[in-house]
Parts: sequence; C-alpha cells; structure tokens
Amino acid sequence: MEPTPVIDEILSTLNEQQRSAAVHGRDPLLIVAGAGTGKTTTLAHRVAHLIADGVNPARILLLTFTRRAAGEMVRRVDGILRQLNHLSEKRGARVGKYSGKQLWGGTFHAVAARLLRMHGRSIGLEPEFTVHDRSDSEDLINVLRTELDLASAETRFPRKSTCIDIYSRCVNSRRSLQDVLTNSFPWCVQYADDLRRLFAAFVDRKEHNAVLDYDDLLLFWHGLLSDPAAGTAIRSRFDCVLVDEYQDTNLLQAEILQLLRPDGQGVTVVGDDAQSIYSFRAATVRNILDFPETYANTRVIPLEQNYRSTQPILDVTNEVIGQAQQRHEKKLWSEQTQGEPPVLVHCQDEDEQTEFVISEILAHREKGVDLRKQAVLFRASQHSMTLELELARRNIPFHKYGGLKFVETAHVKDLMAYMRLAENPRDFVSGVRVLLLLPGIGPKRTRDLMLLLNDAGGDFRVWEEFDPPAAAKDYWAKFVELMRNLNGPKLQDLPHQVHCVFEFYGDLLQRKYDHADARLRDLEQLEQLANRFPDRATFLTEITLDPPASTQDLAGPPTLDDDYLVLSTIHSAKGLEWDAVYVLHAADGKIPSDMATKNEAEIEEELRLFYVALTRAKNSLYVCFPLNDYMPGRGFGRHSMSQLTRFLPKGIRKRFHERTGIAAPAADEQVEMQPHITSEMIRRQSRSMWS
DNA sequence: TGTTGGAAAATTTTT
DNA sequence: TTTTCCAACA
Repeated sequence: MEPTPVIDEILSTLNEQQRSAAVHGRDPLLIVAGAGTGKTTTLAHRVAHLIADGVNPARILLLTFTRRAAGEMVRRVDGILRQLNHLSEKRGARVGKYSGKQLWGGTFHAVAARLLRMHGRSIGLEPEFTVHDRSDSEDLINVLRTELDLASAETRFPRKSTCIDIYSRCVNSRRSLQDVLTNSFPWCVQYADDLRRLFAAFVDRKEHNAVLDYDDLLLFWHGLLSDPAAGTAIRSRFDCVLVDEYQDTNLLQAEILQLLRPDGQGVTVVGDDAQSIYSFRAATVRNILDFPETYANTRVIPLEQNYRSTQPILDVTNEVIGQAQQRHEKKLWSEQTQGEPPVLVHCQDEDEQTEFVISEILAHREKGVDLRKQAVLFRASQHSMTLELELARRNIPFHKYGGLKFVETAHVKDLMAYMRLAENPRDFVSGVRVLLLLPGIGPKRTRDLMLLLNDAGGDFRVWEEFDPPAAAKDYWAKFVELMRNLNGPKLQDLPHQVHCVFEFYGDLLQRKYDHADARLRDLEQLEQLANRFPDRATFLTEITLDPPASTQDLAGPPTLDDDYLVLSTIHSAKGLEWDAVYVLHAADGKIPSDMATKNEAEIEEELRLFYVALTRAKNSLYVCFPLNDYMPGRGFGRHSMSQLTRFLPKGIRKRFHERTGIAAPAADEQVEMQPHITSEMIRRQSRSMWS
C-alpha cells in the first residue's frame, strides 16, 4: 500500500534525514542518532508510518532501555496516529482506525518475562516462576558458597557480588568462564574450578526453586527462540522489531534480535556509539558498529541536526567526544547559533560547589526557568549527598534518580519476600528471608522448614505441625495463617494482601530496625503502589524488573504546580534533557571515576559518560569542580586527584567562561535562615543512607 | 540462635 | 574511612 498524502503531511515536520528513516521500507535499518537529534520523534513517526502502511500494531515489537522510554514511545506513536485519523476523516479518506496502544513495548527483560509466561511451557518452563533481582541472586550464591564449603578455603574466595558479576558477564557476553576471568577478573583466575562448581549449583538451584534472575530472562528467551517449534511461534508473532539505545545492548541481546528476525527484514535499531555507557553490564558498542555487516542490505541513516542545545554548547560537546579514539565521525550542529557559553566553575571545596549550584538554580528560577527544567548530574550517587542535605535544609524540593532505590531497602524487600513466597513456595531465598525475621529462628531451622515446605508441595499447612522455639511462640501461628490466607480465597485483593503482610510484619520491623516510623511509611506507600497492578504475579515481576526510580514515581502522576529540581546520576539521565544542567565533581577521580581507569577502554567509557552529561543541556551548562575534596582512603585535602577532569584539556577549556564558586555564608548566618524541616525531607534523606 | 570483635578488603554506574 | 566476612562466645 502506498503511503497516503495524509501521512506525508504528518511527516513534513521532520527534517530530511529523519523523514528518510521514517519512511524506510522493511530492509534492516540503522539510525545513528546523535544526542538531541530527535531520535524519539523519528522512531515514533517510523512506527506510525508502519502502522499506516498496514502493519498490525500488535505485531510490532519495540524494545527500549527503560519502561519509561517504552511508555513515552507508545504515547508519541498514539498521538501521531490520532492526528492521522483526524486528518483522514476531515479529508473524507477511507482509512482504518489506527491505535498505538496494542504495540508490544518494554525492556528486553520485561518482554522476555511476558513471552516466557506465554510460551515457556513448550520448553519445559513452568509459567509460575518468580523473578530474582541482583541481591536475591547474591543471597542464593551465598547459600551455595557455604553449602559447597568454598568459604572456608585458606585463601579468600571472591565475594558474593563479585561471583554474580562474573556469572552475569559470562551469560551476557556469551563468553567462557576462563575467558571472562582472564580478561575481566584476573585476580579470580585461581578460583576457576570452584566458581564453575558454584555456578553449576547456582543454575540447578534456580531451576529447583522455580526462579529466574535477570540473566535467565534473556538466556531463556534466547533458548525459546532456538527451539524449532517455540522459536517459530515467537517469530511469527512479530513483523517488525525496533530497538532503541542499541549501543547499550549486549551480545546476548544482539543474538536474541538475530533469532527474532534472522534475515533482518523489519529490523530497525537506533543508537549512538558516542553514548555507550553500560559496558559494566556487558554492553558492547560492537553491536551497533557491526550491525551493517551482520545484516545484509542494511541502510545506515545518521541524524546530525541537533534540536536540543545551543551551538556554543555543541561546540564544546563535539570537541569533548572528539577525543575518543573509536567512533563514528559525526558533527552535530544546531540552528540556534546564539547562546551563553558553558561555564567552568572553580570551587575551593564541596561546600562552595553546593553554594554555587543552589544560588545559580535559584537565580534561574527567578528568571522563569522552573526547577523541573533544571538538573544536577553526577557520576556516583554519593556525590550528591552534601547537596541533598543543603537542599532539604533550605526547603528546596528535589527528586533524586539513580542510586539506592526504594525497593532495594531492607524493609521493602522483607515485605515483598512474603508476597513472593506466597506466589512461589519453592522460592528458597524469599522463604529464608521471611523465616529469619522471626525471633528464635536461625539458619538451621529455616533450612529445615523450607525443605519441609518443599516436600509438602508448597502447602503451608505443614508448618502448623512445627513446634516453634519459645521466642517465636507468639508469632508462629499468626505467621502460618498469614501465609495460608495469602493463597486462600479470602484474600484475593492485592492491596489487601499487602496490608495483611504489613500488619504482621510491622511488629517485627520495629524490633529489627532503627527509623521504624519512616520505614513503616514506606510500606504504606507500597500498599498504595499495589493498587496499580492487576494481580500479584504482575506486581512482583514489574516491581523487580522496573522498580520506581524515585520516590516521586510512587506518588502517582505529579500535579502541575508541583515543581522540583532533578538530581540524577549521569547513567539515569540518559535520553533526558533540561534547560539548565549542572555537572558536579568534574575532577579526576570522580569523573573519570577512580575505579574505572584501569585501562584505555574504561577511560574512554568515562569520556562518553561525561559527554552524555554535557549533552543533556539545552541553554545553560555549568561544570563544577572542587579543588579541595575528600577522597576515600586518602582523607581530606588538596589532592593531585582533585584536579580538573582530564576530559577538559586546555584547548577545550578556552570555549568555557571560567569563574569561581561562591563561598558559603558564615555559620551563624546559616542558622538564621534555618527553615522548618518536614518529615518528608528527613525520610528522603534517611532513605538514601540505608543500605 | 544471636551478638560481638577483629581483620581484611573495598570504595560506581543498573536491567 | 567504612563495609564485609568470619570465628568465637553467650
């Protein structure tokens, strides 16, 4: 079917490169989209065009990096389609009603979970599996490490998180243990045999417990596609597959894409090699660089016109990324030739940096730039601690993205473990977590009770026979009743289930943790959150695969007059933009991070990360660096580390306006401006300090 | 089972 | 400097 004149009209808002990407046929397509070049717009128009061209939206798969990105994409596609329907009707053209709501969208992991619940049975995977997050996997590794007696070796065995890192990298980069150890974890090579035993047990145990972890979701999806019957079934579901942020996919994901569309027909990938920042998760920039060789007849379309930043900012970002050794040459340009030069701020110490950033943010607000149009970016979550305290003290609302999340706090994990054990009584890690909360019950009894439950086929009634130790007497009967009720007919309603767990667990929480009040309020929020999910399995899976990124996400859609500043790790800022951007701690040791300068490849990734931070800015860009700073393990002082980031050599510095920070007011002055502190501020603060 | 002390190791980004 | 791990003890 030829595109209608109506769709041509809608596509007329795109520039030439964008339009040719949108109307490209079914041959493999690689869109190399520089920062701020209208990537989302282009992709949304392409999807709308496909649908208008007769492709059933339910047969389009849109793989994104976060659920937020997926939601945004669906919203945009739907908007374009509504416009299309409207225009067609006005012209009296006969067109079917199009909708973007039926699109398959989500992260690789979320889509994997959906497909595995639908088709898993055909490869012998029961659909009732629960999903483990990273810390659950660490817990399981820890159990197995003890069982296999690996911990008592004379030399120190790698810690549990290192074990998971190694395992995960093997799976996601499709490389052998030996290979991964030699290249990425050379100090663990001596444990190769023990690790192999450990991982074998890990795989067995996950199967036995009916759980899948992040890596399994991809691995099993890959397996599903490799199976002749199931693979054909999945492949026949989709006509087109579009992948966003392709530079941050790993080899396993690239193979999944290839298995989905072996000939590349209907495949579109979008990305920017200059923004590849997830190699620690085994992402490889080779996926996007090698795409044209992998798929025959690939058309490569670059997007170079930037609609986000002013030219003075682009001049700097172009030069910064120009320092990279391996990249696709491209020069971003903007029609907005005028603008303030970016500012390089020399601060004596972190307090001065904080003072400068806050006063500048307030000045911008005075000039009409809302707080929500401004963002403070940093390399590591910890880097914003001082700023957060000061913002709270001055009553300036903010939201922090990245770092420790709500669902990773111990009390939320506890509550979720009850729900998960009810959903899947074979889930050993969740069972252990829940049982250990009871006084008088330790590792030994926990193990026995879980084995008992397993033998009973997951029927919690077997626990009624158990004679609890004195300390657990008060709790045991109530606990078993709770677990039975969670799976009984009386407690169908999900928020009510959460509430019942809350009532039982609240008591234990107060015995176990400090800040009990704040934690209890978190759990109330969780109860509210449960309202948004249709059933328990969906709730558990979604919360694990896409946890609320900030506390704001829990409060529901923000109201219009709700203005707040954004604080974010650079990683979590990917794909976003603000009028004014402040980059903190642009000093060697922090950017690039001390921990990521072992080799050239790592340093180059830090450079790209810095590039991502700078390219978030539309009009104003501030890069701050404190001269005197605290460095872990070295104490406080003026360090050689604390010099301006190596990513801004003299030549590039010339493009900045340089200035000094603002000294913090004297101590007594500060006391005078002390505002009232709300519980919300304290909660926000304390939350970020728990682990 | 639960707590405590001491030694050793790590210190970032996240689906 | 702080966190994590493990062994010994109550």
